[in-house]
Amino acid sequence: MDITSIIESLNEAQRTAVTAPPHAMLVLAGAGSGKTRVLVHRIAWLMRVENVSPYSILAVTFTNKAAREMRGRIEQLLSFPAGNMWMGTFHGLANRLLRRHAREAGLPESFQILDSDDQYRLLRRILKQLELQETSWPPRQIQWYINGHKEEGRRACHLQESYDPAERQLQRIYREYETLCEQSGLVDFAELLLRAHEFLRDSPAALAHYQQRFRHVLVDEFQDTNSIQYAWLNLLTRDNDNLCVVGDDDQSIYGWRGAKIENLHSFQRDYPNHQIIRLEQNYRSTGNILNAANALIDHNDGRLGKNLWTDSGAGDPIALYAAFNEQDEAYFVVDRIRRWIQEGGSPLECAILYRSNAQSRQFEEKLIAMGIPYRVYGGLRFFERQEIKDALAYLYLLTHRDNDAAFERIINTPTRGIGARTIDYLRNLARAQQLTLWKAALHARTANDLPARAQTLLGGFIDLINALSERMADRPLHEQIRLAIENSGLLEYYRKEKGEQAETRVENLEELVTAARQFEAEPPGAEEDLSATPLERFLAHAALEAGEAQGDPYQACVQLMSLHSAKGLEFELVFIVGLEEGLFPSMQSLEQPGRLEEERRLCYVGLTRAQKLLYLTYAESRRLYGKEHRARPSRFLNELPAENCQEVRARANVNRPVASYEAAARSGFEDGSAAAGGSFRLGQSVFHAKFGEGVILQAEGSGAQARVQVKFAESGVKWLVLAYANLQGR
DNA sequence: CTCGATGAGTTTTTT
DNA sequence: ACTCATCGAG
Repeated sequence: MDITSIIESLNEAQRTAVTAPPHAMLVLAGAGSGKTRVLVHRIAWLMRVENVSPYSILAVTFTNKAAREMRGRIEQLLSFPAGNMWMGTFHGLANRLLRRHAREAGLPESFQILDSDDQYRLLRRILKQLELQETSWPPRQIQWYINGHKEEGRRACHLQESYDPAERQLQRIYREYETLCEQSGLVDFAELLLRAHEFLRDSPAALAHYQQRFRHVLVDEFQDTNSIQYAWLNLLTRDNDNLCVVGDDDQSIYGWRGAKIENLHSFQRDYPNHQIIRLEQNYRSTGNILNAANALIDHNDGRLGKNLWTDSGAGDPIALYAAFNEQDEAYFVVDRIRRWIQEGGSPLECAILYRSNAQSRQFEEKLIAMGIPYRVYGGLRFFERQEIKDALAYLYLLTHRDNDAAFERIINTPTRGIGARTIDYLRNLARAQQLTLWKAALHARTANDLPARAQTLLGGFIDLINALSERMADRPLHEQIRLAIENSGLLEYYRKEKGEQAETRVENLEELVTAARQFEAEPPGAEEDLSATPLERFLAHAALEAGEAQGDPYQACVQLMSLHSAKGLEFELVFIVGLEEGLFPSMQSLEQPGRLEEERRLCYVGLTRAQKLLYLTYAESRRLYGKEHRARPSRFLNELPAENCQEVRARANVNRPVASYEAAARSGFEDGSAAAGGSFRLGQSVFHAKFGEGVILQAEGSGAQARVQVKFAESGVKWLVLAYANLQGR
């Protein structure tokens, strides 16, 4: 048995973790310390050396991407497919469990998954039904309320009736929502986890079975687990002490969506025999970057403690740039990227990271102007697009007529003359008689309560769905989908729509057929849920994995993304921008100390993304929500050791610089550095080719519009546009 | 149904 | 400032 390939490339700590005898283990893996590597090699070790069957292993991740990567790397290491290993996201695994035991878990065999947009729509519908104003009951907040409770394991019936009328109302909405989901066979994301937990908790036989089966449970990014996820893991492993978790408390950045950093403490309490292994050697960044990151995170309290180190040398210092405003900041960053590419750097190895997505625009504009290709992460993903969701809604309704969410979405899409009146009538009928919308429609067709025209049209819709359903039977999946988008009129509808967007929509619909074909060819995950039809499996897949944001993997693009999205990634050249109080750390986090620590961890995550070069920038003035704001530099900048940083431009110690980087560069001062004399301040002496010696009195504008007022000794006071005046500093 | 006016909200994201 | 959604008029 060749085990050298499994352990030869590992360092001491990694090897300890990989080869430890099976028992509870906590691997504290710092950024860039080979976390995934340890997980992958650990699994390989279990199989090769401990003779563990892949059947006995459960490996859990947070994203599909991470699950895919792990599976790929294991298969590569062992050179055989790890087909029957349960490996996936919490939600994916919960789905699998519930499909197998739908009945016992109290769900219909063909339950369908609601994504958060579906959930949002459903809640709005309930509000309308309860005649509540969206302004006083914002659906987003209700969504948050419901999911929050579910993530803590609380159903509506568990909530104590409150004396607070607002709270009572929320509970009522929650109850109503549960009823509706139950009726329509719908399961939202939080429900998947909650159901899976309740099912195991309440079915001793099933619990025993899975406890027996999963001799080894491994969890990635453990610091991101929420209460119900931990409870589920604990159910499965508490009797066998067989939970191995990998995580980093310093990279916990999802507290705001329910992640419980406390789970790390719960783990230590619940598995008293656990072993802790720290991975502190970093293979990613230079010494300067790591030192700064360590110093920053040291400002947080109650850490489990960890100090990253590297033996790869100090590297360049971290560069700080104080921009005049957001325009200047963007110009500076993009100009540095231009140089990087010019010197042979790859755009793919270069990332701009920001706290809020709205910040991307400035950079995009400048990148476009410079003709540098870029990619922004974080938009709508494939299965979230309107036209795709429309098509999926047809498929949902075709497989399950009681899916009210789907019914409501497509009853009049494409427009077929079934208006609000008819739909309201159906809703009332459904509510009054405890029917689903589909059943209400069947009633209405014969009841003669509707105007004749509406009745006919409604009948037409029912016939359409039924006929389509028949025609689709026994066809291959991609054929079914093609039939659905064509016969429903959806394709035609988007074809006729004008505008560029419509074109992409048609393309996307066609792409959906391709995606289905691909899904048939190589179904992701094991072929375990044979209970479901291919179409049902495809729908679950679509809900659980929203797909990539945008294609274009062929072009080497500069990467723009939020700091959150950057977690887990690395780049040679990284810019963290907008380091201002109120922006990063964000305004909302300033009040709560816990939130502020999370912001600091987010900054830590950002710093540790950089392999070689790291730039930190902030703007002294920024347009935000239509108003000009002056902000102090982020406190995080002050928390970095001076010896690891270097200001790109020495700044005037009294007066603020009035010239932007952009104007300075254009007017011939190559990088705007003080040494080159490019930083103009109020009161500074300057020289102009025609007007001679002068002193700067005032300044206004920025970027290409930046102007200064200069009092010339000979020619008097003049306003000059910096970009053209070619002023020389003195 | 489509268009333009009006008004509210505006950190971060995966499933 | 800008986006997004809803609402009323044509």
